[in-house]
Amino acid sequence: MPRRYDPDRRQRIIDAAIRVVGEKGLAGLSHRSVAAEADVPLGSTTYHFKTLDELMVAALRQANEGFAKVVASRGGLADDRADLAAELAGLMGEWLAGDRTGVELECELYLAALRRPALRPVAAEWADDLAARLTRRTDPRTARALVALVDGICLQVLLTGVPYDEEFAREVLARVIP
Amino acid sequence: MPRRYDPDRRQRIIDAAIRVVGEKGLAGLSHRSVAAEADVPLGSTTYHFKTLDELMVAALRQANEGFAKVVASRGGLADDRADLAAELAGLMGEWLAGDRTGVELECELYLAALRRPALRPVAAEWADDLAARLTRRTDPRTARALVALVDGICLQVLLTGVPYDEEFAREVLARVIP
DNA sequence: CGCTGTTATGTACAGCCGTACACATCGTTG
DNA sequence: CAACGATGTGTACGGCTGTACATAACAGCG
Repeated sequence: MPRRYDPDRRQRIIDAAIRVVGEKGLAGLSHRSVAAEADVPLGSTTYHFKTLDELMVAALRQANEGFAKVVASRGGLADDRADLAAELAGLMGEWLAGDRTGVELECELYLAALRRPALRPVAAEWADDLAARLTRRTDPRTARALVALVDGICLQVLLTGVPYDEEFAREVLARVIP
Repeated sequence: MPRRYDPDRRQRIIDAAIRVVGEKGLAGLSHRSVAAEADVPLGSTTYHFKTLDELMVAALRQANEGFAKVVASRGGLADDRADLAAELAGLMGEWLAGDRTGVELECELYLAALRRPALRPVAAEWADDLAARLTRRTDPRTARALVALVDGICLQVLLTGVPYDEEFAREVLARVIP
């Protein structure tokens, strides 16, 4: 069987990994399941990613860009005239709206960093990036608090299944901003 | 080989499961690993817990009591004269201090509810219980916000590895309380 | 005592897993 | 063109997994 030359095989494997985690959860991620999803032989996934951690890092890094895109599409929180709390709450609303498999995926990869040291820098990247954006509008201390509150609210929505209440989020976020 | 009669075999299995998750993470939890840790044959774990989800539910429920005990030992947040934000911040400090394997364990089981519906009610129990305690001191809306912030701060500490800053937590929690 | 249902035990099965490795094939460079 | 390193492929191995099940030992009760 002739091998097919595939210049962006690596990228297709990452995409497949994201689909697998979205459908079967992080526990369902394996070299084999990814290979099947990407329609490539097993040896191909092990070649491009020696270890599963490597693959997870790549997937998490790419998943993070999902949130970054939502941020960017809303002006990157850069508008000094807009209400920061309202912007953040709107951001979360847009992110949490519609298909939640993407959100659950990002969260699951993000939370997996708790036990997988390899993922920790990538997760920290996400939090630091958001904090840095917020620091342009408020002090670092408040920025850190806002990130924590955003994390907590997202967690509650995803964990308990209650619908996202944007008005609640906006009002509570506003309390944190001095 | 004579079987040994063990009236609280079930409890010992749960304890062993908690130790396993603490040491090897949730991914390392299996009927076999628990059986080895509890020093019981494989058939015993499968008898008392038909499925792994059952075992996780029991473990999470027991782990939750770890936090509940910290709450109780500090008066259960019931002292109306004390500063609520300071009490909460102190609570988190005591919980996060010292050996963190217990905390990581609780968090990991808690967060696993994201993908395992069986764990969701137990996780919701934890959040609702804390919210109910707080509602005796403030309005339900604020209580929900405080729970979210507590979750978020704990997550940041565990995920990024920065040491817990009790003064920061107290001040930020106070901002949320109207 | 004898009977019954519960609890305990060992073993076996089929399946998935990560990893390693030899081999084929490609693009590229000398 | 030739040679080389990077990339793609198939297969095999040992280990771990959940689950099922037949058998044995128990506690409690009539």
